[in-house]
Amino acid sequence: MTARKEQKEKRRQDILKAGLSIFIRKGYEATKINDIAEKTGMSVGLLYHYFGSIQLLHEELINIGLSGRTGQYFPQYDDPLDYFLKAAKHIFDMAKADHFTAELFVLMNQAQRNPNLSNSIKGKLEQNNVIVKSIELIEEGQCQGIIRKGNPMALALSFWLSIQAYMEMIALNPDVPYPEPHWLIDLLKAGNDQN
Amino acid sequence: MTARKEQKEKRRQDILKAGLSIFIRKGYEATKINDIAEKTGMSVGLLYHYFGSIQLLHEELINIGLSGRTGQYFPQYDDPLDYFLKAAKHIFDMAKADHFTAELFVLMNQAQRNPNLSNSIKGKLEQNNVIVKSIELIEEGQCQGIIRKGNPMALALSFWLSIQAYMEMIALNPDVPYPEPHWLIDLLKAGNDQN
DNA sequence: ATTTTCATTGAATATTGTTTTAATGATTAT
DNA sequence: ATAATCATTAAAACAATATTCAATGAAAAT
Repeated sequence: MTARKEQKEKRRQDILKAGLSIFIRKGYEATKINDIAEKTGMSVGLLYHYFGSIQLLHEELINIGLSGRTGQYFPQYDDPLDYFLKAAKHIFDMAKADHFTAELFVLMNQAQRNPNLSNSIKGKLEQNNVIVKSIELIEEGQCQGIIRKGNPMALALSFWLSIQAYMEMIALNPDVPYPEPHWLIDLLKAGNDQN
Repeated sequence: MTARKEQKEKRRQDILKAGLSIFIRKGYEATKINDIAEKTGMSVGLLYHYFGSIQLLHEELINIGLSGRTGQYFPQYDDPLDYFLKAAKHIFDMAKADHFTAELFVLMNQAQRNPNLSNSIKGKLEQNNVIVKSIELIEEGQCQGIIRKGNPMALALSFWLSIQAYMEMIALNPDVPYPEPHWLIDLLKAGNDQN
């Protein structure tokens, strides 16, 4: 009863995987339907049978990302600095364990910079924006004296852009060595300052 | 005698500026000739009069980048750590002073990740790759005990990807606050380690 | 066993993008 | 003042991509 349904589900997954891989490499706007057809070995028509359009395939991936663990690095933490350490660890660990999720993480970041997505998607991405959310945590850490002085937005960007850039490198190039999460924390930590 | 030549040179510059701005926002492959025509207010035909094709316009920009100051952050330095500090300062200072060059910096980094460029361009970009060049400097700093222990490649990537990602943010979004260069140096510095 | 469903394809069509071209008129050179 | 040059445009030709469609056959339902 399910030989067909299984096949169908497998193809869906194959298309999603191939699409994700190409989207993060070429960028959404530069991805051709034919790239995906070649990568999956399917005909172009079949792709349209499964997903109505490239845009819908892309949105489906973003929705998977939004619903999955990618967006949720909100562990228990002792103090603001500990939050950033645990978040970094969590993200790199998940990249090691699951390459698909690593790629999804990159897709989400790229999507955030893409101005012409559907409004509903843009709104949802906005809500999940870790950088904005981190700013007050940075300020809190500065009050406690455990996070260095400086513009909180600039500190949040320094930390998260580092993570995102390194994750992009890893997603595109899985054999690259990983950084130690605590290196990145030293970006934020108070006590090394010369001024 | 020069009314026309001046106009011509100005248009060339306008096209280069507009092209650069769009390339770094959309990515080279996703940039349409029409995007550039709209941004400059010129007809599409005129663009072809100045540059033979989109590819040639792109290559021209990369060549400007290769010949300009963008690639040359090789100041005098006291020790490896000092090199990275001066390089970071240099890059952010030049971004503050000259937005075009900041955008060019981003274009060069994006180009390095683009697999289908002409071979001559790829070769030149390869030679200018700071990350590869930094690795031995990192190792030297590790011997001296001023750079933290750890995989030198991973350290070089942590530093340079942070710079590049932040520069991309600045180029796309000029009103964002700048980081302090010494924050990024703490990624590399020995002496904060807990292990 | 027959009918229905539906995954799959390749080709047709529609859309979008690139490049070339011929015509125009304003500047420059004579 | 006349001729030559050449920046400029709009439209034509060409090329690549996206999307739809009708036909096929193999699995599923009856």
